[in-house]
Amino acid sequence: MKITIQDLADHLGISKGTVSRALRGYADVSASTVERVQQAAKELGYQPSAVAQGIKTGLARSVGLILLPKSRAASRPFLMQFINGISTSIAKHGYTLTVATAQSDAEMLELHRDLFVQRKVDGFILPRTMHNDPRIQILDQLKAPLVLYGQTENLTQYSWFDINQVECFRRATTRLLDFGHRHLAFLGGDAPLFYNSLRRKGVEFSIREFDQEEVQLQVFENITTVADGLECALRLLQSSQPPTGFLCALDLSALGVIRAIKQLELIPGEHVSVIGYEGIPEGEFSEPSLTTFEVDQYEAGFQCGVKLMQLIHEKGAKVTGTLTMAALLERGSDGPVRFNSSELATFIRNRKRLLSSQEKLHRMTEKSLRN
Amino acid sequence: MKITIQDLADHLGISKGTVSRALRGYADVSASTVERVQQAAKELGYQPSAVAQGIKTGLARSVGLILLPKSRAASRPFLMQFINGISTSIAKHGYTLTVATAQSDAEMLELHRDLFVQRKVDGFILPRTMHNDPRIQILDQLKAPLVLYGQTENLTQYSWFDINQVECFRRATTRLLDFGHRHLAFLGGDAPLFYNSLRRKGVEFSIREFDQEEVQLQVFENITTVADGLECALRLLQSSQPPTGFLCALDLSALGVIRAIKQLELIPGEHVSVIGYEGIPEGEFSEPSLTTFEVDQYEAGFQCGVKLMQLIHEKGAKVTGTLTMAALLERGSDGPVRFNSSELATFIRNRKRLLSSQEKLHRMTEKSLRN
DNA sequence: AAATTATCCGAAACCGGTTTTGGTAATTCA
DNA sequence: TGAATTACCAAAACCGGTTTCGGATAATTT
Repeated sequence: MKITIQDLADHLGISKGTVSRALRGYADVSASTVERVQQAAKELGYQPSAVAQGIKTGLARSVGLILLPKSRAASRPFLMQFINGISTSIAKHGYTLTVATAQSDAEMLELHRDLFVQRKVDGFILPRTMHNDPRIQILDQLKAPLVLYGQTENLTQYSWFDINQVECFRRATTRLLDFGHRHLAFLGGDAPLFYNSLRRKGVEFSIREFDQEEVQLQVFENITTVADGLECALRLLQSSQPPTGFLCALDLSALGVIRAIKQLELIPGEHVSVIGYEGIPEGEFSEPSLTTFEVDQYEAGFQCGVKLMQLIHEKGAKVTGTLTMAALLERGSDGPVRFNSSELATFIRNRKRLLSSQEKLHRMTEKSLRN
Repeated sequence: MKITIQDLADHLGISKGTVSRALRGYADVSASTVERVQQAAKELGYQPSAVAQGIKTGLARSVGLILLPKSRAASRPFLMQFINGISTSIAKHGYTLTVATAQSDAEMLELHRDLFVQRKVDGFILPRTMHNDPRIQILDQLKAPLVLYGQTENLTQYSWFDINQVECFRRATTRLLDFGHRHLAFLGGDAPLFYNSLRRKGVEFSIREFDQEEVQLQVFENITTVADGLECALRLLQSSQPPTGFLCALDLSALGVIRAIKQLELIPGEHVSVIGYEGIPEGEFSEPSLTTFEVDQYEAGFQCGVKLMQLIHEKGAKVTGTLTMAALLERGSDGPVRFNSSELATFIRNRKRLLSSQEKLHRMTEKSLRN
């Protein structure tokens, strides 16, 4: 059923070595033979077995990407486009993407080692880089080619691709400061992940730049879900010095902040400003829609794939790092400051009383209109 | 650097054939030798090359999943969890998932053939089944094991997994009918995909069951995006006989319908009801949140993986089909009918006049409250 | 004690390719 | 015309495993 190189050789009456050399473009095969072989290969639908090829060449023609389904909420949004980008770029080299799923951090490390030792993949793409990423240590020992999506320590030793997150958060912060906000909160994400320190750095950088003592910043970490953001913002807003602007490391937590604001019967973007990061689709459907940075995950995956192909194929290839920008989506969740922190605190405290009367009035007008 | 079976054999002073048999659990190796070999393998960190194994066994220990990034909007939401499910279930058999991306339908078919002929994968999972799916035809010729995620013609010949979408849409429709809605619209999705006819069938089934002539149903197809849903609903709602209930084959189009309703200054879930299908995260953040069926894509992927492993490993394994239910998420976008179709039409026509006066009043009360 | 049977393992074939080696025929050069 | 290249291809080795085959030794049976 399945046709091998020997079948093809027999059919042509030549040796399989010659068939192989003809197809691989060796010089010591006559042009006419090359022609005949290619023709016959096409007719019989011969394609060399990647498995058999790999045994001699030592290449599996596949790159690995290992996921943790555990952290579903955190990893879900960006991965699909990222995967598309990777597999599109490596397809040009006849490579495919091997996706495996680990159930724990330990298993994830094992999987990296196993996949490479078993020669199922020729290299790895590592998303969500951590501080002193243990994956890198293991792969270094094995001399496995790798590309980081994100930054980490000792960056000069590895190829990497990343968004300039420092700059993004610098801009976001400056934007809020320009809007007149003076009490800010930064809701950081997963503390062990490297991006977290970068985003925070961007915020702090902007504030230093602003050169004013009057700016107040509160910093939090491990605010990774909608629930986290909701809870954290509720607490902050009901404190005596509530922030009027929230800088969120993740869109998900930003969506939680918006919920908190609405839950306190305030208007996001008017009474309190929120800016997120990543550009997940939910942000478009939130009300108000979320001002955030839109990261092109497809492009990120594509570039990581390109870099990994270079490392694998061009011997002596130098490692390269690339930093790009994400576009700011100016939507509805931020705007000029209306109240300063103290005013906001008072407003929130008094809100409950006002609400009841407003409710009554509102119901009256609604009823009168309905007829 | 990389240790082979020959290295291990030399180290132990036995032949590589014996090492292989020891590790593969053959009976004709003494228990003590097996012990020694396993011990040494662990010490030296020996793992057989999957590539070299594959050449003799004929198995790549990988299953294929081929995507079309082109249809980004359509395929994005569900795939990540699906992928997690697949790779988790096949990991138990030492399998990995090979993901490739095709840029066109033609290329997608080629990719299926190539990946199997090149022995990069041992079988396929086919999501988004179509009518007379061309992928199936190609893979049938190659006798490639496959599992469908979704249904199609000649179902008895293949293993498949699917949600009982007929039942879902029957329930959704019955729910709207019970709410008193009598003018319904079904916004179908991609016409070539098999799911579309199933979901439509569910709607029609429910209406027939309801045994009333008074129910009006309008059917549309290829409403696959938010923009499609928005446009279609705007048109329908401004017609002389607007539907009061929308059944959407896709959450995305349902979100568009909600936008249309709000754009006409109506209240989704009160003046017009909308039910979607799939349970994408955006639906939770819409206002009102979207009533929809939540499909467990992880479980779907997991089951597809299990079925494919059976086909590949158990010789003479019978094909099996599985149908499960999705849970209805009763959220805010549907409810008891307030107006019938004619009343709704009138209401919408008169709305503009009312709006101006309401606006004025509303602004007044707002201002009075602000102090 | 001889014959038979199990047990265990080495040797070799094999899987489907790639790459090296070596030999023959055709060509070029002296 | 004979020698030296060159062009081309068959044969064989190799990659790292798996599997078959057969032989030596030990254990059992007669």
